[in-house]
Amino acid sequence: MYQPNKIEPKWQKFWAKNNYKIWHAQDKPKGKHIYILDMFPYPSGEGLHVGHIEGYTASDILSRYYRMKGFEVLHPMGWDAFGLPAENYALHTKKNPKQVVAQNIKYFRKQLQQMGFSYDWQREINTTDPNYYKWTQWIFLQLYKNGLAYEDEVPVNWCPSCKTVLADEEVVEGRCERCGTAAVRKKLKQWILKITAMADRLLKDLDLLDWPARVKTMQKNWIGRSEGFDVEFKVVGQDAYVKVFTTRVDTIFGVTYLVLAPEHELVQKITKENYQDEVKDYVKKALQKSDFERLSAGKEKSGVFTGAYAINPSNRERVPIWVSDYALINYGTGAIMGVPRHDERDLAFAEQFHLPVKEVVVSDGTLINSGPFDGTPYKKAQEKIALYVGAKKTVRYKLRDWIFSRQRYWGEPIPIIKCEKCGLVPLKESQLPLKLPEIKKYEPTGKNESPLADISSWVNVKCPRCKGPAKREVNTMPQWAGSSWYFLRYLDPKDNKKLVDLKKEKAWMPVDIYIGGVEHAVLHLLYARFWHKLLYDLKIVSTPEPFVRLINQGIILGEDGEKMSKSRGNVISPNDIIKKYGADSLRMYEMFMGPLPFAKPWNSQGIIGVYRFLNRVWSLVSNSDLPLREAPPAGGRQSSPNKNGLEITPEAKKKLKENLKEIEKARHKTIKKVTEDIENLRFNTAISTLMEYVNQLYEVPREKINKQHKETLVLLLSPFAPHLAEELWQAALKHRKSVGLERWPVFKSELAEENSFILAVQINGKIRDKIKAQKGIDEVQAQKIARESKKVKKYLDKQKIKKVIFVKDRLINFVTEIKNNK
RNA sequence: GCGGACGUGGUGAAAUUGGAAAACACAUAGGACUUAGGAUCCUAUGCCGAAAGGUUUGUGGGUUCGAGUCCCACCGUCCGCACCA
Repeated sequence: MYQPNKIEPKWQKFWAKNNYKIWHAQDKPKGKHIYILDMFPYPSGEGLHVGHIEGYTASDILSRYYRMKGFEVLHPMGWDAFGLPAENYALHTKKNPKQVVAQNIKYFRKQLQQMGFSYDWQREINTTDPNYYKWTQWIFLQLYKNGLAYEDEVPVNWCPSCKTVLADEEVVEGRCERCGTAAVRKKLKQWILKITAMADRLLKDLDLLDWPARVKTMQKNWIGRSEGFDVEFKVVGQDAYVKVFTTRVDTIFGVTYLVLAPEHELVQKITKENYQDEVKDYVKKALQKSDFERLSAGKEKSGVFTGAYAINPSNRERVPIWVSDYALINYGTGAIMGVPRHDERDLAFAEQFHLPVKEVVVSDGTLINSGPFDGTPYKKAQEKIALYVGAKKTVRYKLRDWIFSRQRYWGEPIPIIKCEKCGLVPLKESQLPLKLPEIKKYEPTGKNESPLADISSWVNVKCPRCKGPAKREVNTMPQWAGSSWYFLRYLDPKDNKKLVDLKKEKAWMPVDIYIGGVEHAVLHLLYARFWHKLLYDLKIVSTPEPFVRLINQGIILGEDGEKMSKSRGNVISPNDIIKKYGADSLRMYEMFMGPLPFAKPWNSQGIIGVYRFLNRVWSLVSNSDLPLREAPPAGGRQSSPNKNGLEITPEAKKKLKENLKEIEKARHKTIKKVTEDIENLRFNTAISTLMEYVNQLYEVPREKINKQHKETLVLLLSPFAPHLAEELWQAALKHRKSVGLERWPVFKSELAEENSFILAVQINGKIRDKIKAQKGIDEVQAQKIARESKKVKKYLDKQKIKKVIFVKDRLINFVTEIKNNK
C-alpha cells in the first residue's frame, strides 16, 4: 500500500544529510545555471498557508526539473522577519519578538521541509539577524551619502492602531494595509527615501522585464508620469504668484478660478482680511480630515474663497482664488487652475460655488474664445500657448518619496546620530551593525517615537565627530527594508566584509524566475527595484534590474469560492492535508487545480483524484496491490485472454503487440509533453499528461510493462511528487542514488509523433466523417479517401463542388455550389 | 468614473493558437469484488432524441470554406487605479 506518512519522513531525512548538501548550489557555477527564487515568507504565528505552498511548489518543480536537465540551480529560502506582524503577534502573546520570531521560523522551516521543497538550506538568511541587517543599514548609509535619504517634516499617514507612520504604498483606500484602521494625517519629522529621483528609470526599465502585464501596469500607474506645464498667475495687488501645474495648457483661456490646497503656503498670505476667519476655519477642518474622509466625499466638493484674485496670463482676466481640499498639496504645485468646461472635477466645483463656465475647445477639437489661437486644433496649440503665457514644460509624477521611519521597536535601527552641534552624523561603516537593543517594554508608545527612545543608555551617545553629547535616531526601518535586497545575500550569506562578492553576484544575477503573489506589485517589487538601481550605480551589482521574469500565482480560495479567512471559517490547513494524503498529494493537487496564475477554489474531493493517481503509480511501479488488468477490455468481449493470461487468442495477441508499440510511443509523447509543459509553467496539463500515460499503462497486462516504462514515469513524476518518486526509484527500482540526481529523460521526435491521424472530412465546414489516414498524405490522396466514405458520398451526391480546402494532417473540406446549411 | 483581464458541461478545467469542443480530474448513475466500503476495478455521463440525427463555448451581429479562438456592440464577473490637475 502507498503510505505517504511512512515514506515521506524517510526521504526528508535522506535529503537532510549534511545540511541538505544534495541541493547546495555552487557559488560560481561554470555551466548552465538558473536562479529560481520564491518570495520569502513572513514567519507569522499561523504557519504555512496553502497559498505559500502553491508558489513554493511551482518553484520547486522548476528547480528539480532544471537540476535534472544538468543546470546548476540556486533555490534558496529565508525569513523576512522584521515588521508589524511578528511584533503584533508578540504583543498579543506577551512574548519577546525575538523569541517569537525564532519559534515561528523553526516551525516554518519544519513545514517547508515536510513539503519536500529542495531548498539550499546552507544559504538560509534571516533579516533580523545582526549579520544580515548590518548590510541593510549599510545600504541605508549609501542612500544617505548619495542624497537619497533625507529627514523632513511632512504630512504623513499615521495608523492610530499600529501607532506608526505608513508609506503611501501601505495605505489602501485610506486604510492601513495591515489592520484596516482609517489612517489619519499627521505632520512629523521623518526619514524619507528619495525614490522619486529614480522615477524615470523605474518607469523606463519596465521594458526590460518579462513580468505580468498587470504588474507592469500597476507600477506604471503608481509612478504616474505626466508631462505638462507650470504656469504662474500673478496675484492682484500683491507681490505673489500662484504657480499651477497643468497637462492642458491649451485650455488656459477657459480658466475661471484658481484653487490652492489647504496646506499651500500662499493661503494665509493672500487671503483678504475679512475672509481670514472663514479660510482659517476651513483649513483647520481640512487638515483634521483623514484621507478616508476626504475620499469618501466623492464628487461632493468643499471650498472657500480667499477674497483674492489673480490675473490669467492668457487673457488678462481677473479670476478668484479659492481654497479647496480637492487640490492636493503633494502633487504638482499644490495649486490648480480651474477649467470647469473641460475638467469634470472643476465642473463639479464650479457648479457648487456658482463660478462661471467657459468653453474654449469645441467638439472638433479646435479652440474658441482663445484670442489669437481661435480655430487652431488644441493639440497643435499647446506649445504656442505655453510660450504665449510663459509656461515652463515640466514632468510630474504621482510617485512620492518613500516615508521610511517607523515608530516601532521591531525593525532595523537607523544608523544615524543626531548632534546638536554637527547635525546628522551617520555611523561609520565599521560601527555596523547597530544592534537593536534588548528591551523589556516594546509596546508602541504612540508618542511619535519608537520605544527605543526610552532606553537612555542606548539613545545617549557621544557624537562621533565632536565628541559632544548626542542622541541616536530612535525610529526604525519599515518592514520592506530587509526584503529590498535579500536575493543578493543568498549569493554570499556569510560574507562579513562585503554585502555580496561581485564575482558571485555576476555569476548568478539577475534572478531568472521569481514567483510570488501579486500583492507586492507596488510595494516590495518597487522598493527592491529602487534599491537595486542605487547598488547598480555604486557597482555593487552588475544588472540594472533584479528580477528578469516574474510569475504571480493566483490565490487559492476557500471551498465556498471566497477568500480564505479565519472569520469565514474556510481556511484549509496544510497540516491536515499532509496528515491525510501526504505532502506529495498536496503538492500535486495544488498544481493540478488549474493554471498557476488563476484564482482557484479549493475542493476537498479534488485532492482525492491525485491521491488515487499516486496510489495507481505506486502499485504500478512497485508491482504490488494488483488488480492487474486481466479482465476483458470493454463491451463484454467474448474472446478474451483467460484469467492466468497464458492462453491468448490470436486476436488478443495482435492487439497486445499493438498496445505495446503504442505504449512505447506514448512514453516518448509523454516525455515531450511534460517537458514542454514544465518549461512553460503549465503544471496542470503536465500532470494530466502523466495521468494519461498511467491510464495507458493500465491498459496492458502488468507483466508486459518494462522497466523503462516505469523509470520514465518515475523520473517525470519526481519534480511533482518527490517523496514517492524517491521511494520508487530507490526502493522499488533499486537505484542507488537520488532520483533528483538523475538525468531528465529524452524523447525521440520520430517516436513522439503519430504516423497516422484522423482526417476530418467536412462538407461546407460541417464534419461529416472522420477517417484514419497516414500522416503526410497529399490532397489527392485525401480526396480519394474522403470520397470513398459512404457518409460523405451521401452528402456530395448531386452537388457541384466549388472548392476544396485541404489542411495537411488535419482535414479536408468540400465546398459545394449550393450551401444547404446556413 | 477610468484602465485591464476574463466568460467553455453539475464542478476545476483542456483545446497544437483559425482546423475533430469538452482531454485530465471531481461529482453523479449503474455494475464487479467484498462481512463491509466513504477502498479498488469496470461502464456511462454537454444538451435534445429510442435511434438516425440534430444541437452546443455569456447574448446579438460580422469576417471566413471553417470561429471557443479574429472584429463590432451589448450583458456579466473579477482585479487594479480612483479628486494625480
